[in-house]
Amino acid sequence: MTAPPAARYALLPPELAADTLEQEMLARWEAEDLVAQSLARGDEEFVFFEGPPTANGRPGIHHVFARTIKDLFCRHRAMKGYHVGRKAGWDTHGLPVEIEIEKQLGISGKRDIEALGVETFNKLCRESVWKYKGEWEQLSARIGYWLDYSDPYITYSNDYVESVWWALATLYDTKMLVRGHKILPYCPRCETTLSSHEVAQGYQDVEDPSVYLALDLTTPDGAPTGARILVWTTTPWTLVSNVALAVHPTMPYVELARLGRKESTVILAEPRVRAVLGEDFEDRWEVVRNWTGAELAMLRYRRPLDWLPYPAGANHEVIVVEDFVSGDDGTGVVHMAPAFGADDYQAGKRHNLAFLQPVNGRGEFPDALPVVGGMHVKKADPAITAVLEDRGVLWKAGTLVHSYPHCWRCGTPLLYYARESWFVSTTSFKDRMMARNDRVDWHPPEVGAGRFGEWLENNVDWALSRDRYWGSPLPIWVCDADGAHAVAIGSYAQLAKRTGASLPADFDPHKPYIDAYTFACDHEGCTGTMKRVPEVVDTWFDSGSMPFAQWHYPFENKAMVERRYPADFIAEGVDQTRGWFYSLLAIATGLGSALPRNGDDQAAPYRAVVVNDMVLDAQGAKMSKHIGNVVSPWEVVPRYGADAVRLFLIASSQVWVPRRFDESMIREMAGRFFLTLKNVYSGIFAQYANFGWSPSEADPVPADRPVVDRWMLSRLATVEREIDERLEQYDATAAARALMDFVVDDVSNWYVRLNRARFYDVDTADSRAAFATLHETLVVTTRLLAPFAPFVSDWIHRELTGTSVHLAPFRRSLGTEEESNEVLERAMSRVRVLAKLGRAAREEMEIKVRQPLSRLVCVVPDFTAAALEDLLPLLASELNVKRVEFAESGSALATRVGKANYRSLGKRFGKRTPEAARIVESLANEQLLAFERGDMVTIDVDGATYPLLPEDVTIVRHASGSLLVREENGLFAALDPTITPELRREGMARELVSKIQQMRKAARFAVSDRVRLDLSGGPELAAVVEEYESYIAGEVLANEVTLAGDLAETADAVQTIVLDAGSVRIALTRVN
RNA sequence: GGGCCAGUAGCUCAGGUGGUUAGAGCGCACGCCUGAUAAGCGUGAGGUCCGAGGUUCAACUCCUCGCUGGCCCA
Repeated sequence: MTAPPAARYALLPPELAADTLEQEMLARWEAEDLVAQSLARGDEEFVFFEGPPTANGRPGIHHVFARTIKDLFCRHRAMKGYHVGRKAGWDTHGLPVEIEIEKQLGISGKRDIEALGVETFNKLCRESVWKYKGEWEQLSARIGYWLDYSDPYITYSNDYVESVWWALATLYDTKMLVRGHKILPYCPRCETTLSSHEVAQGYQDVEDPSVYLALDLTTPDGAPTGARILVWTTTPWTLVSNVALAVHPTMPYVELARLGRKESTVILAEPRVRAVLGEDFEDRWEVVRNWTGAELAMLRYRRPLDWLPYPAGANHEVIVVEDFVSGDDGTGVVHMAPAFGADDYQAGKRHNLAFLQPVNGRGEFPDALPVVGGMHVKKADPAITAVLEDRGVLWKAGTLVHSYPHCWRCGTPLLYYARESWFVSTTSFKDRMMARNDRVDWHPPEVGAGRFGEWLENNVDWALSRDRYWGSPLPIWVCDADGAHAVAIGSYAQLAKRTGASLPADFDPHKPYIDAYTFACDHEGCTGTMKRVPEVVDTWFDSGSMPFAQWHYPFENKAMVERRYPADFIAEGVDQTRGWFYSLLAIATGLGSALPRNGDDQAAPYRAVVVNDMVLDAQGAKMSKHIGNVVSPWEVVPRYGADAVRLFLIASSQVWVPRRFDESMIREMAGRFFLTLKNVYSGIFAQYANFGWSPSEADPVPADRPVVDRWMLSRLATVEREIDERLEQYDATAAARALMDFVVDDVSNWYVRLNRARFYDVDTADSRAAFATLHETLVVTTRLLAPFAPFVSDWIHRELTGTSVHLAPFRRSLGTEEESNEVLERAMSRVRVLAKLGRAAREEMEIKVRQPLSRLVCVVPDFTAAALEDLLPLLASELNVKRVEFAESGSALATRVGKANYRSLGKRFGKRTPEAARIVESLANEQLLAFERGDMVTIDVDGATYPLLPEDVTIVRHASGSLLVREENGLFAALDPTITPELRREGMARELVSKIQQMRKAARFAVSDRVRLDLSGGPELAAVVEEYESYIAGEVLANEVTLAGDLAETADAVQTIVLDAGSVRIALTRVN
């Protein structure tokens, strides 16, 4: 072989850092505008929705995870010929943005914001959401997440807000956007509601009253039953608003009478009797009747305080059944004040209970109320307790220490208040949301059926409005003369029309500007002015509107939405279950036919969802800034390369289980794979192809290539199909693993290793076949790899083909000739097992592979010798044996043993299966031989005789005799350990070659240097040299081999080695 | 308190519809190879499949009850 000409295929230097290679690829993509090229391709749509991130926080490693998943499936579908739009978007409204500004300014709460001025505040919010926009874009680009940033949707833009208005007005006009109440945690000092996040920060242990009441039960028409029901509360002040009692539907309740006294009986939940009446209650009480919750619900009761009148038309003083009633505390009977508790409120809706809300914004009772008028509610507890005692309804009073939420700003105990709020009445179309959800292809399914399905099942109306500042304004105008006069404005044109003036060029729909737009009420005879309600909408409504709002639908781009709705695929973290996944579904279901292809017979708005779980730290702990274990993508991506990080995130476990981010695992998993791939490409393919091979007509067609090449191509076709199918099914992890195993195991460790010598030439048909086969294998492999590791796959693919992998087809269309050959693949896997068994046998005998042996005898149950014949030379070479034989039927080497098939026997023998199996396995060689020939064989089990059926037994042939045998799953490999003198000399020749090659290398000879070889040793050496001189000379490039007694003093390298036959001195002299 | 997920070798993970001897990679031990060479390959030792009951001829697998960890909700 001559020195290589100008390199056709660039090598990947092992020391080339992944970061360098990836930066190089990024520059090339940029120069070619490859993203745009990819976006311009494809006819049929594969619709992907990008969930908008908020750019006022830095992107973390978990964002890399989610974005890798999105990118991977989009790349796969794009390579399959679909048009995959990837419009970027930004979520820009909401409380997190406001809080960020509050922190920045060192202010807190609505009063501070009002003092600052809403105009200024919102201006700051608008600017702050872009704080990390650059970093988000850079990171997305760096990790190869292809997204179209040229025209992103921005939720605060006028167009976007107008689409949101359209959706809100559509819901309003169909009575799905309604006014109602919501129970919210409220600080009476700060006069503001708190978000759940704020509430979570403020729990404190406090001592509260613990009050038990005994209330008279009555029949439905008001007659006393003589029994009293026990009720427990820790907030006596809410008794003013009591309207009902709740009991559990299935919990047992008991009615007890005081022993020896004639007074009314008491009723409470059976599990609470000891806790309420005392461990020794049986000394004083006897059970007179058992009740169920349902029976109690037939009765009524008399409320403890009657200061407030009940409104007409609502239920009051009734007993209702509710699942939330617990048997763990209190009496199992819960006092209901719908104005002051979330459960109570919901129950109030369900049972049409009266609603009594006497408390003002500062947490005080109205002056007109007896006893407690003008008092703060918490301060009123003792006075109320005293009144209860006076009225004889107090059973007992004490105190209790428990954890209760307080305002994190001022420490005031929070009150749960009913606040007026705007709702999307999602409960009215809950069934339709569930039906759509059932059509969604969830990955994993349990998130759809479980977490999300359960949540939908317990759906409550979506509290949409927020008493905040930075958000899409709720486009509802209400008349100041009559609150019942209201209108939803669904477009800017409509607003202009109602106000009678066109909107200014710099129109901004946000607060405070929008609140200046008022117009006359058009109700007949009404002279009032329509003013906008003060609220903004939940930011989740913004992001859930993106399917149409990103296109300013229905004002523009109707055709675009027709084509790109609904989504075929979305992917986000599991934390979006109640966030984006829900808001998308709720809005789409509510809008119904206002959107195209959005009937209830659709899964819309998304057909398939891939949900990823969290990224934990290396120890399995949640990453948090507080602990300081947060992994920065900017640290790990340059260190290992985006390819490796991406592949690790996808392949380490299913994406929907939490994964540990352990850098040593990246090295272990992805590092090994990429190293192998690079070695195969650079170390074998490119290095030797550069001596003069490139694809041409001179390459044999696949059918004319050696069987091992045909096997390689068959495996390639199989893996190509498998990975494509996995990705079609959204199983990225299985696809990645299949690909990695293929490259490491089939390509590198089997095909390349066995065929290395074929690459040392570039001209023979055999070599051309090998190059062509490996070339095809690498081309297809890089295509399969492209969605996972877009950088190195593109680098190699460009070298191999001159084109970008990202514009290549993911899957070839194969002729029948090139399809998988299942029989060949199975045969090869048998051969590989036999090779493994043979190596184990050699290991046991301590005969190294260099020492040839005469024969391997094997048994392969499901193949005939003829069927394996083509592959046997591979086996002979791998195990260094002269020939491979099969232990045929009748051969003395074969002994038959029956293996019981429990599945078959179990059906017929039931309990006697173990015995039947034992009998089957004890059948003699001769019986099994006869059975193989078709003779009837019977077995006696438990005194009865049964015919043996073919499916009852697997006949396994053992090789036996003086050979060294290894077995696995019915495959046997037996080595003949005899080393004849001939074999011994051949082994010595190979040993010599090996040592001489090591000397050449140690002496730094070039691979192509010619040498003179002088050997001296005993007579056996002479015999070896005589027999194998040309072999040795050919292997070590010796022009001359001598057996001189005196070694040349001028030799470049001299060494004495010890062989079985004694010591041998070797001298090498370079001669060119 | 409720829902969902996970618990298999030292580590990270595979293990359709129950069925013969529970697998892989890494790590470890021993060895091979020396023209992929700051590479490559093999062999081997490692497991009460979280625990306790149950169903079954047969349970890592199905059922019940627990334990531990995680997420979400109350």
